[in-house]
Order: sequence, then C-alpha cells, then structure tokens
Amino acid sequence: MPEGHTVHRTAREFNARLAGRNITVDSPQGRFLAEANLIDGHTLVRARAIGKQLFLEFDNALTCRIHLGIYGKWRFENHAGDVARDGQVRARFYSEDFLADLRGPTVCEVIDRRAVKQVEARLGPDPINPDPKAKAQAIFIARVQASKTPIGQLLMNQDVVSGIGNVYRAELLFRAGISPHRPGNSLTVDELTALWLDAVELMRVGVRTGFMITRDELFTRRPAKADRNFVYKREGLPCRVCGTNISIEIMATRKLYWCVGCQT
DNA sequence: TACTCATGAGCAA
DNA sequence: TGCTCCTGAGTAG
Repeated sequence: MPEGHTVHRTAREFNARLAGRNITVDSPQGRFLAEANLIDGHTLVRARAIGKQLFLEFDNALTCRIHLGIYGKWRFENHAGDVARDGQVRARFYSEDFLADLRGPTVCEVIDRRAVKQVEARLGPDPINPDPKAKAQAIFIARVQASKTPIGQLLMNQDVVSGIGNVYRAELLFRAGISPHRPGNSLTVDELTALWLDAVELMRVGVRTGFMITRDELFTRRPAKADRNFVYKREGLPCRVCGTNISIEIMATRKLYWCVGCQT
C-alpha cells in the first residue's frame, strides 16, 4: 500500500528491528543478488524515508534505495528460520530474529552517497518529515504556483511534493474544496498553505494508524475501508457532505475522484 | 482458471 | 499518450 505514510512506517520498523545489527541480505528470486552482495553482512546504520522512497544506509557508505511502485510489498516475520517461500522475493533482509521480504518493487538498488544526493535533490518536500518545516512549505507553494498544470496532477508529481499518491490527492482536494482542474498558478498562498498543513496532518494520521483515514471523526478509530474516505473509490455514490454523486475521470493516467458540488 | 485492476513512475514517440 | 516494469487480490464464469 505504497503512499508515503507506509514507507515511513517501514523505515520505523527497520530502525526498531534491524538498525545497529549485521544483517544478511539475499535475493531468493535472484534479480538483486549481485547488488545484495555489496551490503550482505554489513551493519544497517539507519533507515529513513523521503516520500515514497526508502533508504537503508549501511556502514560501508552504500545505501539500498527502494521504491515500491504500484505492486511492491513488504512482509515482516519475527523469526529468520523456516519462512514461507511463496511469491517472488526480490530482496530479503534478516538477522537472527527478524526478517523482511520485499516483492515486486519498481526500484531496489544499491547506490553510493553521491547517487543518494542526486535522488534527494530531485524530490519535493515531504509533509511527513518536513525539514525544516517552514522552508518545506514554502518550496511546495512556490513549485505549485510556478506551474499552469492542474493541481490534481501537481499533487501526484513527486518533484512538487513527496509521498502523496492517488488516494491522498483526491481526499486533500476534497477537504480543501478545490477543483482538481484549477491550474497551480491560480491557487493563492492561503489555499496552498491550508493544503500543505492538511497533508501534514492526514499523512501523520496515516503513519500513526497505518490507514489512509481522511474523515476527522474517524481519526482515532479503525474504520472499515469503505468508510475511511470522502471521495476515493466512491464514484456514483452521494457525497457525504452535499449529496451530489461523486465523479470519476482519468487525470494523468490515473483515476481521479472528486465532488463537483463541493470542489469549485 | 482466466481475467481485471491497483495506493507509481520512467521512457519513447 | 501509450507502453512497460511486475505482483497479488478480487471477481467472473
């Protein structure tokens, strides 16, 4: 389930269970074997996330960069021995009592510090870990206002903001009452400030709960999937606020859900 | 069993 | 804009 909040949770898991240890790195599927050998047996210094990208930093100055893409998945086990071998495991990271299996990622590669810097330089600010906070918000606002592209597309562009995917894009725009078709340069500083701060809040709820809950009254509960959101995957159903049927269309090759009544 | 769809993104034309 | 990478869940028959 790879929007940014999931990746931050994964980084947290790696830091809690594998950081500071010598870990074995393997590739049961074989495709990652040559690169796995570069870090196999080394100590994981720390894991960190920027948007949808996970960086596993090792004590030999190499970093494993992982991007799940649309299919990628992690499976964690509390023991290393006798684990299920089902599916195509691209990469396996384990110590004596914890194991992480990676399947179907878009990217899984071992790179040096220079290459890490290049990736970082390309990425937009991450609402979950804005560092420093005020500057991240300003960069986001500046990048949106510099473009005529519809805001519905800009929110999915990882150069503009890191970690937002199709669910958060739809829900953030609904909560802000902003039409996804409005060009970036038509949005005011106030509108974009509110959008950014809402992204910070929603994605932190996502990190805390593990779910993309976007209805305030459900933040502290564990709602069923069908109840979590305002517009995502609710096409044809009445809007929870105004009753207008939720619309669906394709924007930048992805399904966009929105309410014509609430989002102007 | 076969088919469709998915919370991404790079690349060619 | 369309193709491709790649895996698994859900659904139709």
